[in-house]
Amino acid sequence: MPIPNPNSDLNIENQPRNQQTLADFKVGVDNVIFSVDTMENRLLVLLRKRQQEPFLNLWSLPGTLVRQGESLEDAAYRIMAEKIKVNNLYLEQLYTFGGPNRDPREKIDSYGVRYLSVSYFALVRFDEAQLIADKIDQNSRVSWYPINKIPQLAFDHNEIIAYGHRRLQNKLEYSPIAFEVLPKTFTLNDLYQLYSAVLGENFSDYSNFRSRLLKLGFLSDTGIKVSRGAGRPASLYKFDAEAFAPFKDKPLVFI
Amino acid sequence: MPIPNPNSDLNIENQPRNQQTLADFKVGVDNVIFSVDTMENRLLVLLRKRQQEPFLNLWSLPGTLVRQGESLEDAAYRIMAEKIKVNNLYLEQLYTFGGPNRDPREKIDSYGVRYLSVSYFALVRFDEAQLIADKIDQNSRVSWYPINKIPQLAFDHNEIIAYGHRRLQNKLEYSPIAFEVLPKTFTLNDLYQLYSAVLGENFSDYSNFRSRLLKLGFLSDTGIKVSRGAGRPASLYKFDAEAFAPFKDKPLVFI
DNA sequence: ACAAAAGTGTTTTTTATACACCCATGC
DNA sequence: GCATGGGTGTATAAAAAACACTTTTGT
Repeated sequence: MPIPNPNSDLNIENQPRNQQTLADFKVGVDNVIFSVDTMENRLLVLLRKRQQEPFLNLWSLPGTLVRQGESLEDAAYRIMAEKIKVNNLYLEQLYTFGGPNRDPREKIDSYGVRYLSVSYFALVRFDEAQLIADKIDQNSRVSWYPINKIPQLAFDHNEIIAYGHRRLQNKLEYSPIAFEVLPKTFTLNDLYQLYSAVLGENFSDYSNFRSRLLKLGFLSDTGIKVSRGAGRPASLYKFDAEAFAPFKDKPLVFI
Repeated sequence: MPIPNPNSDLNIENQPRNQQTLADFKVGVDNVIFSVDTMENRLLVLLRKRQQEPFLNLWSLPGTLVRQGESLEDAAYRIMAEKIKVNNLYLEQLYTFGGPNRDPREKIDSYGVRYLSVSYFALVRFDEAQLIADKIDQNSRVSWYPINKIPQLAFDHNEIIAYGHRRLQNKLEYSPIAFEVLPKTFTLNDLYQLYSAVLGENFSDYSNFRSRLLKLGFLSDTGIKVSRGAGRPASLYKFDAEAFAPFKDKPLVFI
């Protein structure tokens, strides 16, 4: 039964004559979880195969419904914890999709409950993430898909991913989210790979990318060298949060 | 972090292993409605004085609860229609605020209903908007406030405005929303006033602003001159949507 | 005539882009 | 020694910022 509505007085102030029934909602959270496979140089999205109706056996974004006492962000983190275990991640709210009839359950449910989806996007380190995903993934209900090979998904999840991808690209350009997802120390080439996987091949020349970033002064050379196969060993750098502070809130500081 | 939860019999969904009670939501929409008073050169926000508890008599964002069969965007437009009548406006979803206990009604209500607020930001033309707002505004329940003189508001509405302001500034820099809110024809100074009211005094020199915009080629001179007091009469320009088309989706095209 | 607002042009500085070249290592 | 990836520098083009100057109006 629809819960009797104690707050109908809310809209009477400007609409005395027109007393409409408020909608009752269940709120879902769906995560667009991105990762970059630096070996293959690909941007990946984590998908889950649905085990229930509607859209049984279709791939979808990992999601959940919000529980009592749980904030939206809590729910988003819970999804993360259930699918993959990572030490570092970046998480941010994306958009709220909430038209009536976007969820087929609205039709078959008896009480006219609406389903609203608040989407979040996350960026995680691939090396860490993959291991744990594989463990859960024994019957292949969870899997990484390259961004350009996403199949037809349940609900409006293809749209949500497209939207998340654009947001990720923008974020990467003007905030230091890459460093939340790279190891503590990394080579400038690691960083460059990450950027070009997300932004596309032709976003910048490596040497220009290099000098621009170093000139900003918040990457410090640890002096430690690391050799990966042939070629000259690379310096390991680390992100200096203090040196970055002055750039905070200044849009488009780098790249 | 999920709060342990006594009445877990209310469940609807299929959550096989971990049977937690889902939260029931009412969904509100709150609008941050911006306008620019070009005479005074000020950025304004439309506020409403609350006529009911909680926060009786405090100022707040105009908002409403979502009705059955109504999309979030519909609700946002309904708020607009109820408060001010405008011909042109720009409207876009901002952010969804949904922690438990952000709304005091959650504590006093019997059924544990949660309140979630999806905020939208709007930009409207001041000349049109003011007239209609004044009509509704007979007992001053609705009023424009300069962005730097916003009082203490109900709920978390001060935060929402701050967030909306940043978004408006960004939007203005890389998309042509100004033209949705200016008259069909306008002087370059009108445009400049709008930009400097939103972005702050020192965003750009007028003459540089001018040449940058004209060079982009989507503003066409109608040839009509308009004189406003002393000084040389200004040309009326109009926005040429076709000429703008190639810039679509290219981020940060101007300013 | 002169103040006020519109509009043009020029100079300087900064940033982006392209690309040539040297360096240190594995094989 | 030479291929491979790391790292530096330079030359050119483009964009941003500062500001001087001209034009056309009202008073």
